[in-house]
Amino acid sequence: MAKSNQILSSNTVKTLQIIQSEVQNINKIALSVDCVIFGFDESKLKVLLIRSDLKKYHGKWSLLGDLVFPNEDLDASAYRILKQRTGLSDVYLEQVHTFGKVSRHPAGRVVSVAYYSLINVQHHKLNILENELHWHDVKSVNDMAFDHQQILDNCLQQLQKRVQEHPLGFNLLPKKFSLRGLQNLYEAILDIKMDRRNFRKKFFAMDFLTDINEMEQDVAHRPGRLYKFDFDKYEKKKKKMIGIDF
Amino acid sequence: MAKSNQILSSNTVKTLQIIQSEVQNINKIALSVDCVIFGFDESKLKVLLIRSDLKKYHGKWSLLGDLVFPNEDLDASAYRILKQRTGLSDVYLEQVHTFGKVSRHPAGRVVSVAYYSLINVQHHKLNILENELHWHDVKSVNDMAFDHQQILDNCLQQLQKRVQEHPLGFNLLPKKFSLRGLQNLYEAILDIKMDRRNFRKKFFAMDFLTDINEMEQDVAHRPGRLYKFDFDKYEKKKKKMIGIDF
DNA sequence: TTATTATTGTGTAATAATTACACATTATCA
DNA sequence: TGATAATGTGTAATTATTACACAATAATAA
Repeated sequence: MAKSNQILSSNTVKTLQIIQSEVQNINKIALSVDCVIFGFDESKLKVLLIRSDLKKYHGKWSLLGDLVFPNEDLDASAYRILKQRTGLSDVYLEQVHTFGKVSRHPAGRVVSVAYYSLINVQHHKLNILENELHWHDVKSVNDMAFDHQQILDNCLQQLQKRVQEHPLGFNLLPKKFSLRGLQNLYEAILDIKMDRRNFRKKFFAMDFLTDINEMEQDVAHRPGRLYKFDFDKYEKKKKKMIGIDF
Repeated sequence: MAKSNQILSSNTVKTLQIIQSEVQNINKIALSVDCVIFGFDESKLKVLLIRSDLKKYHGKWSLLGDLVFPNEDLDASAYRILKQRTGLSDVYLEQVHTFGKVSRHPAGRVVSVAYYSLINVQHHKLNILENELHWHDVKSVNDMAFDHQQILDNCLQQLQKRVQEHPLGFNLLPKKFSLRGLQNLYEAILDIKMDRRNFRKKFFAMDFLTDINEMEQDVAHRPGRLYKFDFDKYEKKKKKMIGIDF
């Protein structure tokens, strides 16, 4: 009974040719990638959005996305979009979820794979003005085009989870940062307040921070020490790591 | 420079018609779903596999999968496959990852969304013999068709992670089970040994188990008490739950 | 029927992790 | 130079996790 529906894995032996023609026939679904690009600035978690180009969603904001090319690996597609929009290669990028409701896109059946990326806003004064790109406070975004609000929420949740397992947050910070800056970041991502002393204790115990013997400049109070993240040490310890657990 | 590539989200306003035709043109990627169906039997974690129908992979085992229909929600597609193969609806099912390497399928470009499912082997004596379906010990599966080994490994990892956050395991057990049975399940999923007393303590503390005042039958030793999982209580507490943490 | 075996069922002490909390120090700004 | 606003630091209380041993029970074999 199920047989006629099963194209790729039925239990009769088929030649490649038969399957290829079946695949051509059924090929009515477009595949896209949407990128949730997180940044961090002014102690706020930000997300990079573009104005929707669809009449239906005129004036609404949407994620950066594009169709996947037929000869392009899925991950490569996400990297391409990121490169095009921010000029950045070599960034943290992670696949989160695939959204496949039949009616999610008004132009037809488009299934979209969501990725999120963490970038350092300092390194990125680029293509923003020329395109209709803007950084938005994550907390105040709502009413996006398509199902992009759902995708954003989903990616934020994933980020919140992952950042408690591994110190991804450093991808959002400048090379040199103060402990207060680091704590602001975690508070922004997780949307909670933390005890300053316990936070410092925890991070020093992890032993991924190198004190670079510099102080903050131009702050309106006693300057704090600056640190950098020791990626090498992290890579070595990564295997044994269970979590950060705020 | 990026403009010509961006179909769905460029920053010029397009009509639906224009986009629709673009979508038709680019539509060269087939979309499939592969299901990793986990079961539990004889104190072993099992996975349900089918013999590959492709000559290239003759004799190898593969996951249960099929193309997504053009008018079918993605999740619905996974439920359909599960229903076809096991007769079961109403099962735990979770999307894990989408695999999209250009060359992953010999019949052409097929991007596959992986789901895993947890089912109770007792309820499922069905279609197994007629099709070329078999339960395999998860630990001894290797050398699968396509990239299915990678998909399986990925889903197992995800299961291991999720089962430490929420008590999914009950989906794999019969309604009535002993604490030893429950512990065997967790040991099989996580591939570790646990202390019996601490395990019991933890589960009783969670307070999801109802003692049904029955004993095991036909065991060659002192019978243990039988319990059932209290799904209602779990649903109520779920919000506040952080994790199980073995 | 009785001894042996295998497994269930239970509690406590030691250790580790997390939380709560206060005061002196330092640079800036008025 | 005094007021302000933040940094930097330590300890005690609480909670969670781990390690560990012995009596009770039913089945099985003698």
